[in-house]
Amino acid sequence: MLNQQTPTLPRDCGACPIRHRAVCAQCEAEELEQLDRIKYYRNFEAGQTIVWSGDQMDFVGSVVTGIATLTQTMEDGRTQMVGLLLPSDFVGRPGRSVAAYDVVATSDMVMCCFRKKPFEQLLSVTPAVAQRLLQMTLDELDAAREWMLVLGRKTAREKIASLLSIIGRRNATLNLGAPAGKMVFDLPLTREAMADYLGLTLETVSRQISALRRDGVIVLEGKRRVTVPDFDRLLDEAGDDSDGGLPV
Amino acid sequence: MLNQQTPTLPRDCGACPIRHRAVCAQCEAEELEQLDRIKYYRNFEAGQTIVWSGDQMDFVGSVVTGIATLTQTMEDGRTQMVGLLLPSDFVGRPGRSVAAYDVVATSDMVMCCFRKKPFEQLLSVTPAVAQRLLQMTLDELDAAREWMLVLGRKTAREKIASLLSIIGRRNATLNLGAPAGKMVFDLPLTREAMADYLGLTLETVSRQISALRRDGVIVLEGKRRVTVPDFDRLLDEAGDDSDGGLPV
DNA sequence: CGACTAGTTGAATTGCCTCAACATGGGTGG
DNA sequence: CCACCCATGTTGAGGCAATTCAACTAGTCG
Repeated sequence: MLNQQTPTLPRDCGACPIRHRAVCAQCEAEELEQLDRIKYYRNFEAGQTIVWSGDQMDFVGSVVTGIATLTQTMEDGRTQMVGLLLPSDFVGRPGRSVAAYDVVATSDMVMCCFRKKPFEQLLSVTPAVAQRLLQMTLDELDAAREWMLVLGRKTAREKIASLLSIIGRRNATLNLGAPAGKMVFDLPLTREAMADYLGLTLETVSRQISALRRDGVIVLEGKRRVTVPDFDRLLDEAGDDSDGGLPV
Repeated sequence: MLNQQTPTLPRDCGACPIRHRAVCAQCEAEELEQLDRIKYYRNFEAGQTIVWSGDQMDFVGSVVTGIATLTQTMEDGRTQMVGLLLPSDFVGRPGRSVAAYDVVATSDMVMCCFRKKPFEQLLSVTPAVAQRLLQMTLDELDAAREWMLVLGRKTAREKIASLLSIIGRRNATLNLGAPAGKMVFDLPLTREAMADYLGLTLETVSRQISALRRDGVIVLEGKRRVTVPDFDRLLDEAGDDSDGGLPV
């Protein structure tokens, strides 16, 4: 089950697809070289657990391609997703040796890893990395707070619309410019994963997606491919004021 | 309504009650002097709004005494608290000129403020401040994620128990050592503010507090003073495994 | 062709919300 | 000093949104 062959990996930072969005974004040539010296790539398969909460974690790193989730689980099995890691997102926490959450690869993934000790060393020496990491952490904190509003105060329909608009927006900013008019993307999550993200049951997720389809807010091809005919309509359903949202 | 007289303010960082927990915690004498040069104190009264979401915010700072809240509000009035700011917590975001949340003083407060521009300048020069700010932001991110589990997956009773255990724990670590056995503290929030924190209505908060009292998990004197006879029992009610929780 | 996973849909249940009445306590003005 | 007000909190009754339990469909892999 674990023996997919390693595909060709990026080797050169210059050709790296996340070069100007990841923790290394603000590095000059020399700093980049320092990072390059301690980096190594790791592949993970869809479904594979990267770290278990409570386990030793001796590396940090960036998602290069693919998607991972951060989840918390209670003793009785209730689970809540607390982070969705897309390409360029940072994994792990400098200054902590034990993972606080389960990290699971949702799709096949490539990560650019750094052994923790040397990375921490580097943090205290090269301000460019530390500054970028602070920026990214502040952005994640904002995203987490946005989600607290979703979890605490929105209805099931609004939650689904919020999730779709977030995914749509990140997709749009990644590919083209600003999100507008028509929009097509694939859901990177199962119904169950969406439920864990939104604090719902998978049945409720399924019902609300069906409802949004019935009402013409979205169009589905198969289970995963979503078309949004009118993005403003979706934002409206999410309960967001049309300009607002995450500065992702 | 706004004319309470300014009480005696701390002036010297050496005597500051949050000296070794705030953003200045890791500063040496010289760095402290630099901070000292750009700092000023501000007082706020209970109930006063410090900044409105969307407003210009030209300072950042630390809570010295008192309590403030960070809240988000939807157009129809639904509100969600996304942060509870206690002494030593940091307010504001370097690199952003506009407030993302309403900041409201819940009690009378003293803040140690820095004009944003000079502070940002200082951030890029003195690593001690930047490093400490990163640490604090990572801690807040962890706290936010803990709350995502509370908001998304816990029952009303568990939510109340979680809030009480957090407040109790922060209180204990502030005063003595580890939280244990019996414990007494004052609730710093109204029922409504608790509801906004927990994604509940104030009636449900009131009912669940009454239920916990009836069941002997807590004892109340008046509306605000809480005694917890057995902290482990409270953690149990919160659905936390007895060791876990925030590394606050 | 089963067997398994992911997703959809229905019916019954329930936990929390809504609406409403009442209780308490601190502050103010007559 | 009492009467009154207003903010805060408590409690009850009924309704509803989301959950729970369950049956069924569609697609995939050996």
